[in-house]
Amino acid sequence: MKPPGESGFAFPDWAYKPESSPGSRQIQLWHFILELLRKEEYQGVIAWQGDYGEFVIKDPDEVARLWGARKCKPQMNYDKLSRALRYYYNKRILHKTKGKRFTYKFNFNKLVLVNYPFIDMGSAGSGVPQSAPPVPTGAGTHFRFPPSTPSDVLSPNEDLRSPGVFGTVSRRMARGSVSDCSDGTSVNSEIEEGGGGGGGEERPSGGSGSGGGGPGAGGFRGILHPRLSHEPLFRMYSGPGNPNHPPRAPPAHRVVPDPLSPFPVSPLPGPGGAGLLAPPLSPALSMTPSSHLPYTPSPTLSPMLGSHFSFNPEDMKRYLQAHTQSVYNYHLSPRAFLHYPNIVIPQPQRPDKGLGPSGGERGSERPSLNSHPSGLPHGHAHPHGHAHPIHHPLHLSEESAHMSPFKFKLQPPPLGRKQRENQAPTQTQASSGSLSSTSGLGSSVPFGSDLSSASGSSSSGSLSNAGLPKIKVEPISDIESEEDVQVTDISDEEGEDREEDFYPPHGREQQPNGTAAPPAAEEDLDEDVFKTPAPPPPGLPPFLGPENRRPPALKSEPVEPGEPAAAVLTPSPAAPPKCIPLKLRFKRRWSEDQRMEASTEESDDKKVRAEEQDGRRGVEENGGAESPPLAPECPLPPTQRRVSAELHRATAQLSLENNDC
DNA sequence: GACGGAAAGC
DNA sequence: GCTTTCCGTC
Repeated sequence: MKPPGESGFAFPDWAYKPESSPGSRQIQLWHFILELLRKEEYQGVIAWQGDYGEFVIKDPDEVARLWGARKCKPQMNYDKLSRALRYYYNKRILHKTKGKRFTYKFNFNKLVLVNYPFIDMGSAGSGVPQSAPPVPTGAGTHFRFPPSTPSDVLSPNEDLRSPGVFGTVSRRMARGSVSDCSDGTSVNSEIEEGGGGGGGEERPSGGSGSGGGGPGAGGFRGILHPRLSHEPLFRMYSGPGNPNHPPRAPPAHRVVPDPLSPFPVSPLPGPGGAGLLAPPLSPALSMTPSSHLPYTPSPTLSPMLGSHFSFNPEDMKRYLQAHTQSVYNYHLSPRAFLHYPNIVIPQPQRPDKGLGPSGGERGSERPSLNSHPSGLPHGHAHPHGHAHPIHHPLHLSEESAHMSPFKFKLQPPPLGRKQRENQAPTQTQASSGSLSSTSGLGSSVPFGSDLSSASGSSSSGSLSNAGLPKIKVEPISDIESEEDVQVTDISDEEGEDREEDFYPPHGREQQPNGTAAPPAAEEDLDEDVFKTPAPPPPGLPPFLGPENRRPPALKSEPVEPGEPAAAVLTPSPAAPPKCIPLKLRFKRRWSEDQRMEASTEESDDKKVRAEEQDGRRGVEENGGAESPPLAPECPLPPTQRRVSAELHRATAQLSLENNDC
């Protein structure tokens, strides 16, 4: 038995809420496992060990017995229990730690991190068992499981941010709502007896001060306790008494109060302080995230993935930087950068040496990135219930000049009509910046504030001013969709190597043959890529308006000729003042395209340039409202494809323009 | 021990 | 839908 405060599992009680288990009114095994894991009295039976989320069943028979008791299955044994656990593999709730007997690993990346990005991993890294899941902090955060698994643990109506929920659940737990056997041997009884049930629940927490929490205090294991600081909270975890989980760093080292940070404390890794922040934060990932990754994979929403991360502003910067640097986030294969050497990748300022794999892999420029120091305003709920730090409006006005566009998806310019280069000047209206015009229209801007800065950033401006190849920059898929992916793929994807789950889909888009294919042209043909940008809301820098972040309605569809696009496309302020009959416009465009087609002998390099130019012009023309949906699946001859794309774009554009008439 | 198919129970 | 039970395989 561990000393008080040594164990503990900072999961919200609703995580164990049996009635929330989808398809089952009884507690699910993984819930039960979590229960055991968070009860220090069962440390001898099952305990966190190893990587994050990894636990070892020290006494399989006992665990099976407990489980059997809970489920009133006296015949339960480890073999059966393990079978049940194995079913979690496909659900990605659990992984098996190969080579370690009775050792499994929770996929908290799926369960928690992805959906709960505001976790002070620094705290976790110091005092918490390495294997223990990260502890969400901050009232404004939400902590939930993906739908496919514990998903329904919390109904959509139950706001995790609401303490009341936890309190309610906690009380339920305390009442022993978990279905139980009546023989008194119920594990539930055992657990609750030691847990919140009889009121003795918090006894182990010792210094956590949870005793004053009342019925609801246990909801978040003290997290929600207003008077509970991080320090004691994390001391709940392993202490000196837990040989398995030595603190990663002395508290004095890790605790760095940052007035600008929503988090009371943050770990500030010294230069090269891998020891402090290095712990692979994804429980589902191996502890050596970077060793085999040439690039920092886009961790969807998890800033922790394979990197040193905390919500310390500095760390956040690095995280964002990683995003920025990630070719995957640009939906570009690494080779794309060879094709677009002039791509300016905004980079956050970093002390000196790169952190993590995402660091210096690419030789792109690194304009300074000055993300908001606070970086993570908590309490700011995403319109859809997500509390995304960088979406905080606070940043909008504050960081205008040096912000960097995070989570941009760089797209190659639309296949273009080079002949329009000459026309561009005449048709192009003054635009505050190509980037802003494009990305400002962007739909979802996960890191909105940063994007806003990006629009006005010198890098973007220089880009357009210098006449460098214009890269269409779009925010990558919105958070929601990413979460959806997280949710949906949880049971669908292959289970061989779970770690690949954390590689963004784009990671698989690399050209297998090593060809330096025009990245986005082939890769980003899905509709996601072509989102109809919305004009920046008045008074707001582009990217900033929440409405710009995720306008599903703005997602542009291929527009049929003559089809009004008003519903899809937002009239651009830059739209030609003069209304030309749609028919005529089409005719003109067609002629242009025909001429263009005639000159297909150009080198790819030249083509790209022309298209970029064209793309810029087009963006300016319609306010970046439309991009030609490039033929995705069926490859056409270059010429044909280009023409087709052009037609598409012209169609959309003309439709849009005509709409104004 | 671990895995996973199959069938059945709840 | 999730788990239990059984079982063959590695």
